[in-house]
Amino acid sequence: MAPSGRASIPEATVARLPLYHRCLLDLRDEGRPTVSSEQLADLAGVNAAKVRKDLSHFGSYGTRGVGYDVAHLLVEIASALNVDRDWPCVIVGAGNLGSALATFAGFTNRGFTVVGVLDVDPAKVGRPLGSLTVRHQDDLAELVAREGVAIGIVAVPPVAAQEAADRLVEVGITSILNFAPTVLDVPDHVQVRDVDLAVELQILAFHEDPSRRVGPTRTAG
Amino acid sequence: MAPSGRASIPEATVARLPLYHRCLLDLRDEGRPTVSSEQLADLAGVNAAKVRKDLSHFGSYGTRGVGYDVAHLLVEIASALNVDRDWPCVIVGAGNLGSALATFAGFTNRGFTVVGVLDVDPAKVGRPLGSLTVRHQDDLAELVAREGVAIGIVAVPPVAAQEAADRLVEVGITSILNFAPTVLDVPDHVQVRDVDLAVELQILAFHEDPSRRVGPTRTAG
DNA sequence: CCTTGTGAAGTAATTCACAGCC
DNA sequence: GGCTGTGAATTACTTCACAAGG
Repeated sequence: MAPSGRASIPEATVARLPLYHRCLLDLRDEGRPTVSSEQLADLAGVNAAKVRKDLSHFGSYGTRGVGYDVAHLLVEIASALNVDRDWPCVIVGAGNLGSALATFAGFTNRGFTVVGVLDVDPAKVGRPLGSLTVRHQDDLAELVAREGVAIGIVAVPPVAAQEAADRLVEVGITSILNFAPTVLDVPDHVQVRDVDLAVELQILAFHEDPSRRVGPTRTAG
Repeated sequence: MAPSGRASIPEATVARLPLYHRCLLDLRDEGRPTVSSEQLADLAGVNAAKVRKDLSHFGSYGTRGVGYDVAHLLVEIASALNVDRDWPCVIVGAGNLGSALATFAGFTNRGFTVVGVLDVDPAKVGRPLGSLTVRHQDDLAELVAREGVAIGIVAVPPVAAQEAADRLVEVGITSILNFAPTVLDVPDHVQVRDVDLAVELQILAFHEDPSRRVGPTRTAG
């Protein structure tokens, strides 16, 4: 699944690398030169053995008795994740969510820049959004080609999501982050990650005590 | 981990139940009376054996040769997920993301209602947001008690996230959906799910071809 | 027939526990 | 002494393959 040229890293590890990356950014900003697997585990909310195993998959950069060099590890992880460069992204859908994502701080130092927000609604086209201006979806091909965009973010209503994905695939996008509660049908060479907020809440609800009080509690007279 | 009174269901299955639930809602709306494991698997983007195994964990409701009764299965899954009722939720943080979440359609028929959006910024308090009005964070305890809220959504900047979580825990919230890129420190009886958009993008970037062209392609003169 | 439900087999991920190195 | 790196053990998850029921 991973592009050739890199040793294969388990998917479970890949999913945690961004977390370590985030923690290491914080450590670097605090000026910490090294970190032990135990400390990093605490920060990331996992256990130390897992951290060591995860990090061992792409070479051993730790020093026994000392720990890992924060700056070095950061470079290694960024490189493994392909975020030792900037990835331009486009957002399709300039509704509430799309707009929020477009102005979302916190992509920048983690490898991503939103280079365009598009919509089909003429009422939204031309509206300013942070440093960008909403563009018509017909500009997608030109924008993607010009900026070398590989990643698209789908933030349209569910009924329009497949159509949006088709357009993205058509113009050469190979990764899609999908916020619509829909399973997108895309070619094999295109990867999709879904973020469905209701799904997350339902998983929380599963673990909630079913007998939890609920609904307005009227103060009995 | 799951509340007593229900057979233990593997975590991997729990994570897929919401997906099946969503697909079944669509099937019901289309008027489909039954669905086979194969069809449901297609809709959910998983394989049929997995669907059958997952569904077998909370009783066998299928009919051999026919499939599963859509309406019945929907009830069973909703019940297993604890969403055969409505869960009131509060959102802390009325910035771009919090506002988008507050007005987000698609919670309602999946078991959740946003009953309040709070912020500490006096400039935001009082602002209308859909059918709600932004309230001051000091109103949290009263709101949670009155509406019987068990689930809180953290949509504040990272630096304020732990503080927001502390407040939520303080007033009795037991589930937190955290959009801040921070590992929250909460008591054992409180569960947290993290949604970090940069993490999702980084996982996509990992699988992207590192040699992918990137950045503005200037038309050579 | 078709489709479920499930043991058994296979695969992946986690955790243990300790040797080896600083 | 402290901490990494890793085989081995464990646990969890997935997939196969088929018997049994409608």
